Amino acid sequence: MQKRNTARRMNLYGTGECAAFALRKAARAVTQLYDETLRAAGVRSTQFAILVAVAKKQPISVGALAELTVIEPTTMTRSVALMASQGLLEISDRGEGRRKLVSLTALGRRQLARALPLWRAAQKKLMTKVGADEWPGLQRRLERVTGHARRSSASR
Amino acid sequence: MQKRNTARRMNLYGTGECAAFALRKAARAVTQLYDETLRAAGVRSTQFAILVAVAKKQPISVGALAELTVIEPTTMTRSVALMASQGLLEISDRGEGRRKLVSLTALGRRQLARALPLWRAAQKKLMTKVGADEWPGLQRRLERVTGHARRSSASR
DNA sequence: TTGTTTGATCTGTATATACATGTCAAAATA
DNA sequence: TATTTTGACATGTATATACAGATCAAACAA
Repeated sequence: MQKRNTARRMNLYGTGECAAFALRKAARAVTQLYDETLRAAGVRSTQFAILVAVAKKQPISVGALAELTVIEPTTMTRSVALMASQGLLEISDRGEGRRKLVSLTALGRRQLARALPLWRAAQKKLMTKVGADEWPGLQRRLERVTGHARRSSASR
Repeated sequence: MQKRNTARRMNLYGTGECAAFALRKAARAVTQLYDETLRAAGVRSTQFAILVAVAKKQPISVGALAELTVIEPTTMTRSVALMASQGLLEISDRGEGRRKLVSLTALGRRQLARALPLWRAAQKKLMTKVGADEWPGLQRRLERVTGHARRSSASR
């Protein structure tokens, strides 16, 4: 009783609608599902996403990659360095100024090629449950939320 | 040219609709926005979510807390231990079997009380952009996606 | 009573995340 | 030319995440 009263004094009303919590929760659950499937290719969702982004835009700078994936540049620096040490990415400092340019290595391409059909399987599996016709609208709304949040952040 | 051809041979078609990527992206952007606001209370989104969950259900076992928040039990073990070391949570082993029961300390309650109005400000800020009437439907869809992903995972 | 199983939590390891701050190359300016 | 500024990336530190496997208490079985 004491504890419920404490909670009441706290006024937790509305906390069940926390957007950050709902999004992180969904991201964790869905990422785990994809990771499970991608496992056979020895890659996880995060690195898969980076491989795809690089494949589409290479050669691309670390900063541009960070912007594109909505990952902090400092995080991207570390992810890219890790993947380079794993032989998946190649980093050259041939960019202008201090820019470094990231591309796939042959191993990175093979890894991505092996992962792609597994990714499709995971995506299909989830789409079957969610409703494939339902997802595009949901994703569009998510992208809008992402954009709003980014524009509202102090750092931009 | 070579590189675009490589990308074509890869068949990256559809990767732009990756649910895991879209969700993690949104989660990162929105979490950063909330964290910025919560900062003044010295707490971040993850710990805030745990404080709220504990406040609502205390005393609650580590496993139940993990289930409730869709955080891996092993992650929850560490988060709870960290927050206990910070004086925010109290952990007793009075639960049955190996269960431990988690509750808020006085400091945890104060921290939560300080954070709540800031959380409301962040939530409101985002809701204003997203459209407050838009969010409940989006959240309901997110929860459905979360549930589908969890039920599709091998671990359950 | 002595295994054995089960369920819950913990530990080892690796990766992911991001803030504060540092470094450094090139451009801008004095 | 020398100094400052700016922009891009790196480093120190802390937290968050999760798989594999370990530990341990209670229930169950032999």
